[in-house]
Amino acid sequence: MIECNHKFIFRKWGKMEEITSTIYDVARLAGVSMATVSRVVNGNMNVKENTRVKVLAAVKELDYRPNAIARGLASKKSTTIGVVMPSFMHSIYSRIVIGIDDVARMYNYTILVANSEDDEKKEISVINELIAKQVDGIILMGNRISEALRSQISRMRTPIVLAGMIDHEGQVPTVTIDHEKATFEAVGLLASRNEKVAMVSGPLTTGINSMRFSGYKQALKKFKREFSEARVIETDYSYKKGYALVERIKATGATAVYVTDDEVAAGLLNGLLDSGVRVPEEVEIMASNNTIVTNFTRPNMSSIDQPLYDVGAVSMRFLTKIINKEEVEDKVAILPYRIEIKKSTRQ
Amino acid sequence: MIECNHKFIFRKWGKMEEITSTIYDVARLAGVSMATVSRVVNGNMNVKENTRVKVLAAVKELDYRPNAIARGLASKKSTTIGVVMPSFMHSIYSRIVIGIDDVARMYNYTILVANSEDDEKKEISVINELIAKQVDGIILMGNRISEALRSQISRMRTPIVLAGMIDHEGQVPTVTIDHEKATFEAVGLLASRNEKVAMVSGPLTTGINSMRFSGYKQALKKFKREFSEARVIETDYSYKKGYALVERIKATGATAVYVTDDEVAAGLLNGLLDSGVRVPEEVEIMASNNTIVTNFTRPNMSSIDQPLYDVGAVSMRFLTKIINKEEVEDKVAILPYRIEIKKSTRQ
DNA sequence: TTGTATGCGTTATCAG
DNA sequence: CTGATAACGCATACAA
Repeated sequence: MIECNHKFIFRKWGKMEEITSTIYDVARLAGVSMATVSRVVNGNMNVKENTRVKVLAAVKELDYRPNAIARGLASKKSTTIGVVMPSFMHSIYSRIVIGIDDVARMYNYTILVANSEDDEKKEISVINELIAKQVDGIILMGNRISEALRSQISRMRTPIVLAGMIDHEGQVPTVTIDHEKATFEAVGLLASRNEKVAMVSGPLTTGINSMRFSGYKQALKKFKREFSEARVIETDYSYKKGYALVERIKATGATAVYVTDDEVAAGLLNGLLDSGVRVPEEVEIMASNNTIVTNFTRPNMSSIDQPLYDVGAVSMRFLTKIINKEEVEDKVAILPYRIEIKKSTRQ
Repeated sequence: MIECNHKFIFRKWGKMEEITSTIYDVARLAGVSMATVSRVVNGNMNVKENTRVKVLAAVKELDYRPNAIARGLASKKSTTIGVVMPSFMHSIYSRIVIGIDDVARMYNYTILVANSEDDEKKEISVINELIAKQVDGIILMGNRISEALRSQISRMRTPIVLAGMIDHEGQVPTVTIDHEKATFEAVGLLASRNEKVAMVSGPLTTGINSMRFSGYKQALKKFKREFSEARVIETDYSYKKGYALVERIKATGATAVYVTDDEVAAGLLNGLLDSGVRVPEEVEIMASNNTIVTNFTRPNMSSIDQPLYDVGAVSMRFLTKIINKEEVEDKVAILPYRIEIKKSTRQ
């Protein structure tokens, strides 16, 4: 490339092309060294006001923007953090991401969002991609943490925080709510006035759902309600799956249902209504995330309310502390929850 | 750093620390030059099978992963593309992102998602951040393209594609549907059997909504229905805003409403129901995006159906072509739409 | 307060 | 087919 003291040059095919200017261009125009430019750009105090002004003028003149890639290579920091979501379409995760993003911006990080598609293999591969991109940290969302993943995490030098997820081993920094207790309370409400309470959930054996399952069983026990496998239904998370569950629920004789996902709950509720079952008079429904979906249905749905935004925000703050090697009291942050009673439950 | 031929070294404080290995480490272990390692890693064909095997073994042994940052600096490509969303919480955009992401992966790109919060200033600033991160291209979602943005775009060397958005000037590559025609058709359905058809929309003066407004007026004209400003209501996009609109709609005497946002439509529908208005018997409602929200309400909502996934996928494909300087026939891709009739309209 | 020189981990361009 | 060696754009230790 031909030397020039401005960012426009003529290439041989005669077309004027804009060349992005580098720190050298700025230095030359300002009549200082690149080191000085670097200092000014990075807010280093040890620069005479006079030269700072000169440099800033040159920066503006050339419309100079530091190349984050080069900066990353030199500083060994990318100022980006990776976020792994199981799905782009579930508002529960979207809400967490907003919390993450807000705090990330405060600390001058950019977030790199990856979709694990709720698949363990994919999850590991996207994490590896994020690491290849040299993210300074990772926030992971989902339901469960597989063995393969845990062993990978333990070997990683990149710090990781789990948001809204449970690590049964307590090895990995985590921000979440006490799902077991929340479910215990929510199901308790139902069990207090219903003989038979069903539970509709994703895979029961892992992560959050196993905590919920435990809370569910404890609540039944407290109110001396019979536990029956038949009233525990595993399903995928989708409105349609919930809608299709009506007959199975009816068959169990349950007069109340706790559902771990709002969209599934919405599907179930609409399915019940469409088949002539009155909610909450004949069947009560309790959802788990109090997303906006719970307001779309008629009647709108009572739900556990998780502070999703805060889960994201706290996770990100947590991560910054780990990255900066600050002291952290506790590996696990448990946030408060509440139960919001609306119209799909009786009082 | 001390020279060593394995990735573990003892630091002075005596703690074993894992050092990420570089292309040099691999080269040394495999007994070749780094250039050869680079060739192997990048699938260059000009390598003897024998040495390829040696290198691959070393790569595995050291768990070597190329540093994408360094690669980016050297190659002047980041293999990441920036995606700007007006909101993380609107499923319409999430759906587009999935389309983008899928195609991006096919072409080995990672996406860097940024939230413009539907704010013009923020939008420009996040675009600048993306450029600083050296994204190879940008996909922009939203409703309107401001003058400031267009002038910025025209100066950018980073290619940009608009997804689901209108550029009235036709300067910027765009993938979308014919919102004017779609609205014309959808409103036509309502106007054919209703004297007074209202329209609920976001800001009318810009972008997509102005196209829709035009379609709305044309449909009224076609069926010789009176146009009245009073029946055109501008509002923010949210369920609550929609819900709060009931009295205003009633006041207009409209017996059918076209709504440009599904959540607003859901709010309006529920608001009408709660106030004793029967849908669709007394008021018909037509939504615009056929997101899953339209299925949550009872009755579920008729809607224009946009191929959102495809909008994202085509946008990304489009972008790859521009990045690779392939020939593109047309700057604007108009995808097909359809009207899905459900239960919030009569017949 | 400022400048010089080196390195960050790759890719790419040459020779050989 | 393979190996030096020079960029890439910046941060930073060290010198001045």
